[in-house]
Amino acid sequence: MPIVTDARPYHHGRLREALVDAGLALARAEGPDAVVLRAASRAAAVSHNAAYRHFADRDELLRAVAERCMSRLALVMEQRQDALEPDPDPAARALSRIDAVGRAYLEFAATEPGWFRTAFAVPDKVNSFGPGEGVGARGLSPYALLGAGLDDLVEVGVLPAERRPGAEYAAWSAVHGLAMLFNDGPLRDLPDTERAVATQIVLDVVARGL
Amino acid sequence: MPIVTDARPYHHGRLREALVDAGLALARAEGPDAVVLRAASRAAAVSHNAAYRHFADRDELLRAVAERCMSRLALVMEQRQDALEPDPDPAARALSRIDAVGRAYLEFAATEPGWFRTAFAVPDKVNSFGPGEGVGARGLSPYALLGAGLDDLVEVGVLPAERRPGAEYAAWSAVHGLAMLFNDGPLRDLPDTERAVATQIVLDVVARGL
DNA sequence: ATCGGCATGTTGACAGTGTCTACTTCTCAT
DNA sequence: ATGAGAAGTAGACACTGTCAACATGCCGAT
Repeated sequence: MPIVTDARPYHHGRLREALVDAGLALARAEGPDAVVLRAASRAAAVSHNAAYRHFADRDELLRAVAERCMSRLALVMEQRQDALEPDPDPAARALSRIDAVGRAYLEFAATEPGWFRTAFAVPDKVNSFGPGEGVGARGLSPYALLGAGLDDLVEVGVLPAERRPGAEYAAWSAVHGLAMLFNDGPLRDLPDTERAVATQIVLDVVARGL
Repeated sequence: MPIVTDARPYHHGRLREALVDAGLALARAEGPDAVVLRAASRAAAVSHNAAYRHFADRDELLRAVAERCMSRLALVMEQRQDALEPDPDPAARALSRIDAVGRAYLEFAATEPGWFRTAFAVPDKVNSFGPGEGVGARGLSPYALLGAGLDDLVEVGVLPAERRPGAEYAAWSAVHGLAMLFNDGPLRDLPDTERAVATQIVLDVVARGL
């Protein structure tokens, strides 16, 4: 019988959550490649193999972390939409809501590059996130939030209904591509002022082209 | 004095090129993470440390491989432009040249996903590619080829001159984003027919919005 | 209440990686 | 011809993911 037992019990209790939290911290600082089983296990004060009781392999942990990153993105989108001052004009309101979606996406990519890259670094085996995964407070994924914004545009008469199908491909691609080019791509060291210009141009072109 | 010497001399002769070639093969099959020093050294039939005589570290090899991948992309763009049947109408010609740029980009991403991902996986330390790097047969980078196409559009009167500055941000972002969403993102398992639809929509929106 | 099954966590091992230091071989300019 | 330096080798270390064998202790059936 041990005299002074270690404070930590043999069984962790909520190791799975602890590992995902640790992975989230690693991803935030260094991106998806830094989500390392042994480092996460160390952070959770647990032996390096304990993770295998909760995840089949490293990819499964990474996927869980990526799903949380996607949720964070959805949350930022929702917050930016909620922060809009109410506009009496429905058309203007719908437009500013769509604008907020795009700007929140780019803001998230800029302020949390590690999380942003991780959100889209889902391992090959897994298609994407299932329903109810990677969602924000309203239960909507970033993709669904964009779709809802586009629906509003139609309802308000800004976007012709015949252009609605597939509109998210254009909007999403443009904003996602810009974020990638800024973060990891050839536009990596564009100065902030030029970034703002590029952002405005991209959003304008999409708005005009939809 | 050895009686029957090994056919391979002690000094490789063009080890640097051999390593980049090996890295290119690895990148093609598995993407940038598969560009591994020891595997490339094995492919070049050389000890695992020989690479350090030609590259400071793994990132420097990866950068050399990425630069070649970017050149391949430029070459595909040039080929698709050259393959266009001549159109008497200058405006139509300029438009089809820009269209070819975008479609070649997406074709490259679809047919050579490993190379495409590697082209944009330049390690953090390095800004991007210097002048004369990542270029095609005409000495133009993908970015420059896009810019030339946009210049043509202005010259021919299709694109208003005041909209020319920054136009590559919009065109590039949209096409790059779509390629990323198809290859690694949530649109990974979109069926081919739907991919074609999405591609057409994205190109249309950009063309209309520019 | 207790006892055993089973989920949970640990230990140790292996192969693979990047990178360091020390060493060997060979080329080429003097 | 020779010796300095470029090019390649050998061995080591720390780190990773993953496997197999083992230890622990919770919880329900008895």
